[in-house]
Formats: sequence, structure tokens, C-alpha cells
Amino acid sequence: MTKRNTKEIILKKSIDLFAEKGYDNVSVREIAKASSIKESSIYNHYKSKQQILDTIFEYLSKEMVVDTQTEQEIENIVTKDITEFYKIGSQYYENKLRDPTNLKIFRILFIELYHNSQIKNFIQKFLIEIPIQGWTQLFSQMMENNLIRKVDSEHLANTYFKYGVELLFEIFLIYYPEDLETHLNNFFIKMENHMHFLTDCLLINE
Amino acid sequence: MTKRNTKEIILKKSIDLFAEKGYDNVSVREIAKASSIKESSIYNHYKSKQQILDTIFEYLSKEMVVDTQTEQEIENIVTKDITEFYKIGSQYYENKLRDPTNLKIFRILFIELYHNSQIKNFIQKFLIEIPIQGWTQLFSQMMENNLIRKVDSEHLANTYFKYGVELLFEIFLIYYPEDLETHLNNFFIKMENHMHFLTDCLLINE
DNA sequence: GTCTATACCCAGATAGAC
DNA sequence: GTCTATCTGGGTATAGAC
Repeated sequence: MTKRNTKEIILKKSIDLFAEKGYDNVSVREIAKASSIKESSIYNHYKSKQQILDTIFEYLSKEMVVDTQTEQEIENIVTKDITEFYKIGSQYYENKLRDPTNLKIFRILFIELYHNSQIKNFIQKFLIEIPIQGWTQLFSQMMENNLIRKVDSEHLANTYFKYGVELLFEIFLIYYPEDLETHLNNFFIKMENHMHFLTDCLLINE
Repeated sequence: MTKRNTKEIILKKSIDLFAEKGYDNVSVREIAKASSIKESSIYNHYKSKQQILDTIFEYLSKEMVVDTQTEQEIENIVTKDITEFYKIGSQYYENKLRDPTNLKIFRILFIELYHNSQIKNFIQKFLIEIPIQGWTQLFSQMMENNLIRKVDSEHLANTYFKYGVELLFEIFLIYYPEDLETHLNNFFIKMENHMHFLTDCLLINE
């Protein structure tokens, strides 16, 4: 049974530790100890501490790819129901955030954000540009379908989604890891309430 | 002229360096070099690196105190003009954010937030609780004055202000220090636009 | 109050035996 | 592939002369 996959254990334990204390505040010695291995052995699997971090980001990048099924769903919205719109638009993020490993990696992203341009690009893309674009599209459709009044759809998308991003900053930078499950559940509830609040404000008066 | 206030120079240079690279990534050696002094001399003014950081936070805490004049102004709103409401409500934050030293210290706060409970409390208080409370009060007044439709004023406050906090996270964690001036100017413009967007959505139909 | 010199510790990483 | 042993560098902080 040489099948004790050391390389993967090192990765898992690194994710745990980086998420808890930040990359800089975790030593290779700690990772080694957590992995029940000697420091030097780590270098048989990763050429440096940095490479462990790179591997983690690589993993997440693959995770975040928008599958073609979701893309299709967004394209094919013909329903007239706001709830249906909401479900389709939020499903993608909910799937990603419900995964425990992803959560830890997100925590790492938020911690290291300030001095890592790779992360900056990632966050800008996946937490700002893509979502705002998607929600703008969805709100535009709602307006065309006369579900809500016609206003600046991009500003509406920002109003909706930046609220959520702020909540994520709170969760990952302030509350983590306390009551993570609870905060996350509240997050989804709040986002749905927020959507209702906004669409209520924009109801068509007939 | 023994009036070359070393203690203050050390503090200023520390603020610069911590804001640039984060507390952990700045060494006492660096601070000494930037202050044109030897490492050991720093310990004549501060008993540890940590104490320099404490002094910085102490400074900001004094800065952020709400003066009684502002409090009075908020109490005494009798005007019927939305713009006037907005000015009074946002003046306090604008004053704080226009100061270059405060900006650097805010950057430090955002960087160190994830592992410093002192900062967590500070941010929760000054960037979440107090503002939301203040804006809730202001929106309530607007509703009583029939300037906008009656909706959940606290949710409206969150909708308004969390948008701004998210922008601050972007500015201090992603864009800093590039085009800081520009981003800050845009921030104030965006916040005013956002206010108009929300109040427009809630205009009374007569 | 500032200096030189240094103590002491822990970081990341490597060499080479098994 | 894992170990022991060790290198090198940089970190915070102190002692004691001037």
C-alpha cells in the first residue's frame, strides 16, 4: 500500500493552514508536521512553498470554469417568472460556495488579495466582471419582459451584486471561520431578499 | 536643533511601509533604513514593532471620533431636499477619506483585517454598524418627509452603503496604490449616483 | 539618543545516507 | 520517497560604548 498519496495530503493540509493563517504565516515546517512527514520530504513533491500555492490556484481556476450547460441555460431564458430568473443566475455561485475546499481557497484568495496580482486578476474577473455582465444581461431581459421598470440595467446589476460581494468580504475576512455554515446560509437568504427588495422597488405600476 | 522628532519620523515611515507591503512583510531593519537611523535606535522610541502598529491604530481611533457638531447636524435635519440629506450624511466619511495619512492607515486596516480582532471590531463598528444606523435614520426621515416611498429603511441603508463598502474593498485591496486619487474621486461620484439611482427608484408617484 | 556588535531564533531550502 | 543533518539568510531584540 504505497498508495498513501503524500502529494495530495501536503496539498490538503496546506490549504487548511493557509486558509487559517495566511500563506506568509505558515511555515514549511508546519505543513510538514501537519502532513506527518519531514520538511525535506516536501521538496520531493513540490519544488518550493510557492509552488504549493500555485497548485492551489490552478485547482480553483479549473473549478471556476463556467460549464456550457449553465451558459445554455442563461441563453435560453424565456420564462416570465422573476424567481426563475433568480434561480438560474445564482445557481452557479451557490454551487461553488457550497464546496468546503473551495471555501477555504476563497479565504486564501481574500487574505492574499492585497499583494498578489494573479489573485487580483482572478477576483476582478470572477467576482466583478463576469457576474456584473451576467446580471446586467438578466436584468435587461427582465425589463424587456416587462417584469420590472426600465432603469439602467448595469447600475442595477452593480446594486444587486456588489451588496453580495461586500457580504463575502465580511464572511471571509471578518467572521471566518466562526459559524461559517450559518453565515453562508444567511448569505443566500440575504441575497434572495435583496433581489426581492430591488424588484419590488421596480414593480410596474399598472 | 535637536527638534528632529525621530519618534514621529519612525511612525510616518512605518505607516508608509505597512500600507505598501503589510505589517508582516516589513522588517524593523527596513523601517530603520527609511527613517535614516539604526535598528537599535528604534527601540529607544518604541518597545517593539507591535507597539508601532498599536500607536498607528490609536491615532486612527482618535481621528474617527464623531464630533458633536456633525451629530447635531444629523439631529437637526428639517430640510425637504434630498441633496441636502445626502451631503450631511456623507460629509463625515468624505472628510476622513480625503486625508492622505488616514488613507494609508485604512489600507493597513484592510490588509491586516483577516487576522486581527482589534481591526475586526473597528471595521464592524465604523464601517458597518454606525453607518448603517446613520443611513437608516436618514432614510426614515426622508420617508417621513414623503421624499421617497416607504420601504424597509434598514434594508435600503444596507443597499446604499454596502455598495460603497465593496468599492472601498476594491480600492484598498485591489487597486491601491495605483491612481488612488482617481479611484477616490470616482468613489464619491459613484456614491452620489448610487443615491440618485435609489431615490429615483423610490420616487413618489403622484 | 544614537551607535556598533551581537545574541538568538526560525525561515526556506539542499546534500546525501538509507 | 523519506530520513538526518546542515547551510544560509533574515527576522526581532538587547548590551553597552560614546
